[in-house]
Amino acid sequence: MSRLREEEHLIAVRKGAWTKEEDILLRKCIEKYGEGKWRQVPLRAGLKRCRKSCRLRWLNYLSPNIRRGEFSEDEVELIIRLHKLLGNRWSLIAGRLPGRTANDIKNYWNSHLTKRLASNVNKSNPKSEDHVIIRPKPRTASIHPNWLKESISMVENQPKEMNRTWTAQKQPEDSTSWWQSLLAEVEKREEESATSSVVEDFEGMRKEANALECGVELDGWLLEMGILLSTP
DNA sequence: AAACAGTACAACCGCATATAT
DNA sequence: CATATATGCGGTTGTACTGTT
Repeated sequence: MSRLREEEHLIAVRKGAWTKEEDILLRKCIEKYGEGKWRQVPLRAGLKRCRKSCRLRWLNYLSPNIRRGEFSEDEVELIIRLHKLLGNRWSLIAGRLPGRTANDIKNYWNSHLTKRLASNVNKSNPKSEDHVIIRPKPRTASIHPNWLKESISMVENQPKEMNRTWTAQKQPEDSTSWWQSLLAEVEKREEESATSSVVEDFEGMRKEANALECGVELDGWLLEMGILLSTP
């Protein structure tokens, strides 16, 4: 048993639904000390909860940034589209929906959209549900993740001319416009061909990448890469 | 009214990754 | 560089609530 687990075991942490009193304590603690340092939060707040529980409660329920209530049609539309692109990367999807948490979106997806989409698929073309999901590798956007270092070194080892081409074509101006253009591109293609899937949209990008012979797995981490490269 | 089934969502758990020592 | 610790994520579970029989 790790030290952390030992500590949590000794304290006899509470589990289950949060009470109003606990919420107040947690809120006061975050207001006083700010977010982060979750390990210290139970102690500071005087809560018999584990750090994870505190963090989750704050991020998914107490944080003032959270918007509650029904998902609008626009939001649902966006979730569906982003899920086509990203798969179950709920935190990334949530990042594009201000005020919505990854947990909310995940729950909404699992309880509403899976059924809805399944029925749509059955009604239309059953094959349309087969799509390749682009999975960015890192779960958190570190400035120097190992997977990126490796990939970058691979790129750097290519002839300079090639690098210049790649960066010129692939590096976005900023994350927002990059996402917007990505969605716009998908939208455009959908309009052009109602039967084409998102897979086809990205096949083009993949071919472009292959044509550049960068030797990197662009299809796997292109999405996150765009965000990382634009991070100051 | 009681029993049961289905649904929605809050919360937990295990794991991967980042960061500190 | 190796190890320990902290953080964040996605999958899954538990349970309160609602509708149906």
